[in-house]
Amino acid sequence: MTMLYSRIVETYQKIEATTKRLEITKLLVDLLKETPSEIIDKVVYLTQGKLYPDYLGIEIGIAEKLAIKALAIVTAAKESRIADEYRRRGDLGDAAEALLAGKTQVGLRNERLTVEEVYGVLDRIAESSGPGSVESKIRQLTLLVGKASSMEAKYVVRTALGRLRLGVADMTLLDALAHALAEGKESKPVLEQAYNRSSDLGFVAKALASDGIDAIKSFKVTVGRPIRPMLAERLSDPQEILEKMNGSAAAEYKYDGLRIQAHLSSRKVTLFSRRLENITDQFPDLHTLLKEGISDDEIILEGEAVPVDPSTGELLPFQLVSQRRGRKYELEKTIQEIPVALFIELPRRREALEKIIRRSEKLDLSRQIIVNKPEQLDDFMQQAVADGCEGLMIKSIGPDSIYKAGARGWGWIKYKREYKSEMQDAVDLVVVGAFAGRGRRGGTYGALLLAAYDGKDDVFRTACKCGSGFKDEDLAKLPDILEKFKISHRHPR
DNA sequence: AATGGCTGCCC
DNA sequence: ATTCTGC
DNA sequence: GCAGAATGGGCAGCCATT
Repeated sequence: MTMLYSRIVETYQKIEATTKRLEITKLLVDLLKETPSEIIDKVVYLTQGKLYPDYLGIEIGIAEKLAIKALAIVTAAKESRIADEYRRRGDLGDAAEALLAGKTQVGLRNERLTVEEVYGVLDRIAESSGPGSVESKIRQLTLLVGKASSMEAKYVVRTALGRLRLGVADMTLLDALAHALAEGKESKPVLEQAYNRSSDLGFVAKALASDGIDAIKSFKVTVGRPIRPMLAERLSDPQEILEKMNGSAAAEYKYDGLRIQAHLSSRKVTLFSRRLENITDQFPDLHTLLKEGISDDEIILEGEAVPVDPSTGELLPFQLVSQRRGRKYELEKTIQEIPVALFIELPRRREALEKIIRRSEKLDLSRQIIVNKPEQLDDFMQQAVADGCEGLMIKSIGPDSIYKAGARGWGWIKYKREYKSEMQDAVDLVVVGAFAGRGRRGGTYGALLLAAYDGKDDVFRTACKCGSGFKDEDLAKLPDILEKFKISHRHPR
């Protein structure tokens, strides 16, 4: 059983032509129904713009610069030509389609691309490493695009970049799987739970396609396999927060660190990041801390790893702990230099946690109080900020306060200092440049380059970019407003 | 051996 | 991370 | 309100170049 890549492309094209969610889902349902079960995982991954679940950490390793090089080779054009087209359209896939316009044939051999072939080539690109691998990645992408029609090329390029931009992500795929291969809407929660427990949508799809919904129902949480993390909503008004929480809630320090999901079994400890990368090697100190400080050998915990000054216990800036994330070299040295503390908490599990934890300076429960008045939230917030935290996490303590993966509902709410205007500073900056937008920002600006005036030397010093907070309407006006100030040279100041 | 471009992940 | 938009 | 897609700074590693 095989499937032509053009079949997927057909669906992508139709999805791109609409913004209606129901229609998008229906189109995916039709595709998934026609997909042979042996390759349904591949179709799901490709539609997510990846090849494997996040936690395996296998990346294609192609982004815009390398894709531009490949497209330059395929189209026999200069890289600058491709880059111009990209700037103009805001999407490299669109640029590829335009530059290959009218190309329907697949080279000399009259063979059409299959899903397996596209996946296989991207997989080999992902595998490439070591000296010469950049060239090899480019060459392989070049050959793949060379075999594709212009329309196929558009989506091959977008998939390689990991940005399909179809308005389809995991929740829509789950919806579509429920309708295509199970009993429709009523199956969605079961599928979603399986996804939350496995963190692998391709795996869920495959199990569903080959073994049916009953196999999905038996998915269990497994120590050692990461679960999807619970996310929080944001609110800036303490009153509103308490209303959402039905009057009272647990308020906790929101520590400024790295989120850690720790899996403890009798055999080993495994640590995962928020996107479920395995970061066990980077935190052997936490490994030891957990082994010695937790008297339960089969448990999944979650917490925040925060850099600390061991002599004072003071919490230090996030950037420090991020020096440990992903580090492979000079690890021991960095661990010495940047010790971290782990603050753990789970909803409605505080009492249970207190029983199994040996609290210390380096391993503790998140600082928490129960609140039922807005003023208590503000007082506690002041304390949290004074203690080096970002603000508060407010967690429901009602009977419904379970761990819910994803940003589902209002179980957790974050309340940060920067949401409060009186706790912010303002700065005056001037626009000194702009960057081409991507995707829906194609043809307009993606971000502005801002600078501050330095009176001492009479120069403008660039401070940051600003690419958010624009309404579509604002964004549309910006080029008109700014274009007349555009200069082709670098301003002397 | 040092540096810089690029990519991906953390917030 | 924050912010905006269409459903 | 949900889901998705724009966007930020800053970190490390990998590879190519010098």
